[in-house]
Amino acid sequence: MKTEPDFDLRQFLPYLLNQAAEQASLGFQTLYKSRSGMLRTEWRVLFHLGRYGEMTAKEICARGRLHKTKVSRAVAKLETRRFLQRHVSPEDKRAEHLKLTSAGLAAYADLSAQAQEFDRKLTAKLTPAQDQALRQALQVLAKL
Amino acid sequence: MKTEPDFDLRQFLPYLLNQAAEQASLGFQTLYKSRSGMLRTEWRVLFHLGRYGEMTAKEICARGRLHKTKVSRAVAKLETRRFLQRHVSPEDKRAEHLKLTSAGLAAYADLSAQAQEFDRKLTAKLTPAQDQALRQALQVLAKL
DNA sequence: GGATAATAGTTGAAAATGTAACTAACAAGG
DNA sequence: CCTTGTTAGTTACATTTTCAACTATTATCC
Repeated sequence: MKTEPDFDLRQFLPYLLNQAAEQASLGFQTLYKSRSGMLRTEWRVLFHLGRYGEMTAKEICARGRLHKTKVSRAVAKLETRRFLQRHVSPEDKRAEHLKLTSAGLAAYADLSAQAQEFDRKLTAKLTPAQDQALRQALQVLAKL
Repeated sequence: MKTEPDFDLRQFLPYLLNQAAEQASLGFQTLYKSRSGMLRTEWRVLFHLGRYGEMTAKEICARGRLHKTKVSRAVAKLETRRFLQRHVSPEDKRAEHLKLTSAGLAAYADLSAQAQEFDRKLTAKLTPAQDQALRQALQVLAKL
């Protein structure tokens, strides 16, 4: 007596997405964790600053869809490790402009190279058509 | 002076996967959380038992790629809510067969119907071809 | 100008997760 | 049988995450 006999968890999109995302993140996590001792949110912040330049915590939250407490703590850790510096904004003294130090830039250069390599390896598991369709579809789904 | 000027975080596959997965999970989470007060791991366990029938915690771990401590705690919660019952296996007294109660089956019926509806809504954002390619690609990536 | 509301970011406590050590039961080899 | 090793599941502890309250500053609007 099944109400929905044809429901398959393994075809449920949120489930599939999670499995794939977890698998992918895990693989990369071991890489950057061992290389830099950073946590996920930390390298995300690092990546944003490295790639898009100086910005405030709020901007990082918006771009990366991260909660402000997560970002706040990640920034604090990156600061104690001398990967970034804070400058109170002259226009708005509540906000702080965040900027990578040279050590931060070096870490970013290293990790982004690793990331690219990792991405290539992942992509290699897919056909070019699959890869393209995947990225398009993911972008649609991420934007809701 | 960028070492890797063409690295785009938003094209980084693990990042994309995470964004899409989080977005999708969040949407569904609000649904089942408000409807049943369950946590993610709890309804996953519920789904496995509802869909595939009686099994042990170990089997749920293997099928869902969940850590045994997570499953152990989820099972405990589902038990206190009278959604499932445990029966020590006669063949191996360490193992417990887990079985949904009628309340558990009812919750499963409700949530799986919700899940199907949610999946349809998500899928509607994609073209049929995109949807198919996405699912194929995700299955490849999840299996690594 | 001065009250009120909104915003950037921090912090503390509660909930969740991961890690590792643990108990109890089984398995295998002598 | 009895030591050694393995396995199912739980529990304790450390780390992370989330939620709510808080500070300091800016914006609104009467």
